[in-house]
Amino acid sequence: MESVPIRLIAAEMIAVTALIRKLEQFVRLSPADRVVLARASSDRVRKFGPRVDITREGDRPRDVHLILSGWACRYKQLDDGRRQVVSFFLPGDMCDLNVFILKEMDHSIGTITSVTIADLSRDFFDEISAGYPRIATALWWETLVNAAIQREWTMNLGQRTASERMAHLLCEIFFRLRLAGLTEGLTCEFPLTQADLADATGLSKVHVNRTLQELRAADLVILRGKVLTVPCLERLMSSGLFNPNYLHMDREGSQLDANE
Amino acid sequence: MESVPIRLIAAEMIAVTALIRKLEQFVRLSPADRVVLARASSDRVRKFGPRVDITREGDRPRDVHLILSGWACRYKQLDDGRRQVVSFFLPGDMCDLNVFILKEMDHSIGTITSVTIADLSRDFFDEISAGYPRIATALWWETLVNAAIQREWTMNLGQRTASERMAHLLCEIFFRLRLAGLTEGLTCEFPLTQADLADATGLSKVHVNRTLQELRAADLVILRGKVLTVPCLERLMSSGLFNPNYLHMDREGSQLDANE
DNA sequence: GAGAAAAGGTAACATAGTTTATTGATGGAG
DNA sequence: CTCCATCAATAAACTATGTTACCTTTTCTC
Repeated sequence: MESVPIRLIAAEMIAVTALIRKLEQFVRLSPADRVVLARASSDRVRKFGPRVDITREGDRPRDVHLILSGWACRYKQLDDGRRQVVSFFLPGDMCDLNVFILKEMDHSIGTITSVTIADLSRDFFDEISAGYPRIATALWWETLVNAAIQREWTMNLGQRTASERMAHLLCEIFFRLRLAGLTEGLTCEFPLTQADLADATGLSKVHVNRTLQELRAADLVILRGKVLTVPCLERLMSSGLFNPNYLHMDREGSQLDANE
Repeated sequence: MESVPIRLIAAEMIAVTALIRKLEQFVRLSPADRVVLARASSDRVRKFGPRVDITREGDRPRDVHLILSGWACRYKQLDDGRRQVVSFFLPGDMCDLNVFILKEMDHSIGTITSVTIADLSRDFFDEISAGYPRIATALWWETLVNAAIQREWTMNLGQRTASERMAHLLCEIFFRLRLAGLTEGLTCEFPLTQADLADATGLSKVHVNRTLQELRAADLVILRGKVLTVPCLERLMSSGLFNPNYLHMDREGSQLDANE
């Protein structure tokens, strides 16, 4: 087992862990695979404050961003100010693979909390597809899961009522955080404001507030400060008509395991 | 310029054309590229009647489906019957690349009209990534555009009013059909029922009807039988707050052109 | 630790969109 | 050609959610 490069400081170690942990949900990575991921994630690192844009609609996409720590979101905005958060980025998440083949971003990426990202270059992906098939597969899996999440959001906005929708979103975030190793029992950090939730669910701030009161009253969530507790995940899931199948958290057959 | 394999009958020729035409929006394909695509599309062809499922949620995904002719859609359904169409498949469209690495479908695919599809195998994609870099790039482009479309739908459902939403959807379909060479001037075939539109926009059938009346009254669309005419695309676009940037219909720099 | 700013909470009222029901048009199957 | 099913159109009553406005609590900053 090789050691990871020394320039990885403690916080980023944990961060890479989120990615690796998530990918290993799907394929078993070899020590060499992990080293390549750790190296790529420690190479070009940038830090951002909270509530700041990382990229704006119209920019030319240059690199793939990997979130090492903090929360961010993709959003789109209409001229009159209406804003929709179309996805959240949690630690270990990556924006679209290969975005750099497009000319222009069709959305913006903004931070919620302070965020550390690693920029992954075209070369990195060439290297991966040439010599690290397990990572390549895992990245495809990530891409497919992201597409599935986006479809589920379409479903969420189109068919679920306000409280179902909110419960569903909370479930999804909780599951994703857990996958990345960022929950403790029934609790996780939760830095989203009610305004963020409004932009993500397509509801007004007032109605988000009402809806959260409802969920609280039904003992489905405890949400105070920046901490979320889910007293009974099962109940929250059923109230949000949440079926985790779209997260595809099931490891493939053994043919994908590292065998060294 | 080689000739395409003889087993391609006329209708499928046109169908492959939709794919090639679309991909060439982004990269210039060589004659050899076109032959490979034509071969793959004529290999394992299946036909379906209208209003029939091609795959169901829970099935194991086996191949990538390419729509040769007809319209289909992806949809998800809740236990109580609420149904959301999360995307439409038009001729030349493909379902997710590499789906076969997942264990289970998280959504269903159903036909709207009669549909002809080609099943593309794992081997085909291996062949492409090994020897046809321009096709590989074009397929990545398709993947990214599909993701962008799904995000735009999220925006559509979350922020746009009923009539904006409807106008936006009609614009999108018109643009996509035009890209595939399936429009004639301001007109195209349009086999969707109002119930389909309801499932896609997250509105009730009644409200879809009202909304279409509104658009008709404002002379934004002429929709009769199974034919859509857009008297003035500009006006429909602005009424739907439609910005085609997310379709990324701009060809990359010349480094991606075929140079033979 | 005071003051300002951001976030959370609540109420009254307005409305976009739903539900249910009925009727009329269209089109495919025999 | 006609029957039956699907699709479109419209109306009336209802409701989930939005808007505006204001107040309280928490958090950040100096």
